[in-house]
Amino acid sequence: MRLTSLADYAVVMMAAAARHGSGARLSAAMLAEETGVPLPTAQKLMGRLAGAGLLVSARGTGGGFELLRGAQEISLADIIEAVEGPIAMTACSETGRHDCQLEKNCQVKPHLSAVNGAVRGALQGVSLATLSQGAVK
Amino acid sequence: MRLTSLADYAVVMMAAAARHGSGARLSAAMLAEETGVPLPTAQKLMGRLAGAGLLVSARGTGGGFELLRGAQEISLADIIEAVEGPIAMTACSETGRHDCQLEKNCQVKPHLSAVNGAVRGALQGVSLATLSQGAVK
DNA sequence: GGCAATCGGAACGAACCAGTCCGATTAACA
DNA sequence: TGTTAATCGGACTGGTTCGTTCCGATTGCC
Repeated sequence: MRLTSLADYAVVMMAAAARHGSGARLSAAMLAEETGVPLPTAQKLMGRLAGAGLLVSARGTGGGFELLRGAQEISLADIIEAVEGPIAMTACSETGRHDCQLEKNCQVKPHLSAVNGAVRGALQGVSLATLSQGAVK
Repeated sequence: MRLTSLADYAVVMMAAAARHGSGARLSAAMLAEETGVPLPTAQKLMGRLAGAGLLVSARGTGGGFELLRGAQEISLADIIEAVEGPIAMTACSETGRHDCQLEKNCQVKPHLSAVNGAVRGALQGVSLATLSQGAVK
């Protein structure tokens, strides 16, 4: 019931990126210095976020990343899913997975999807725009 | 953004216990067979749930566990916290922890407590009574 | 007083996460 | 046009946590 550190870092970095506006070119090194996230880790995260379609990447000199959507269009759930994979409280919530030995006569499963939706809804309700409006120290 | 297997098992076992009523004496072996959870794991979970105050334990022959509160009084959040520890999305949400190097000028932190509360609220809104009313196969 | 049954804590193995490093690709410059 | 420099992208290693199992401590029954 906790975010991984990587997801945590990703949120911080995306918020920093959003403060630069949606048209700005940002390098991993730049955001790393700005947020305090170690550079190699930042690179890894940016790549993963780009792979999920939240950022577009440009290689070579002067390259970097750019927000693909507006800050208002990106939710906390999007960022977390990009880094951690699909938000599913239990293994049986993931479609296509049927590893759970208890599944055949599990009395709880029918209710879990509702719980899942509630948690996911809470995360989707928070946009990146809200997060980036942090009280500037 | 996922429960550990132990927490998952704990929910299933507590739901099974609730179906027996709040006054029933239940051994770990009994619930293990009923739910399909491996016995040693079930023992460990019952112990942890008892330590959190959700169950009372009785040792010796004919001993076992008993629900301390009614099923209506126990929420999903209670069970998860008993097994996984406090529900805190990020390390900085836990009181007394200040390990995060980004903390001093983190622009996101002020919003995270709100997110934390929303997720926790979603879990507290689901009572054990609801879960145990599973559609009987 | 001995026996059986049950809880409680300690130890082991495996999987995942976090972090680091090096190669591939691209644009800018001479 | 060749070279250089800067950046992304994927592969690898170490550490931590999770999950499981086993054995000892305690209690009630015969």
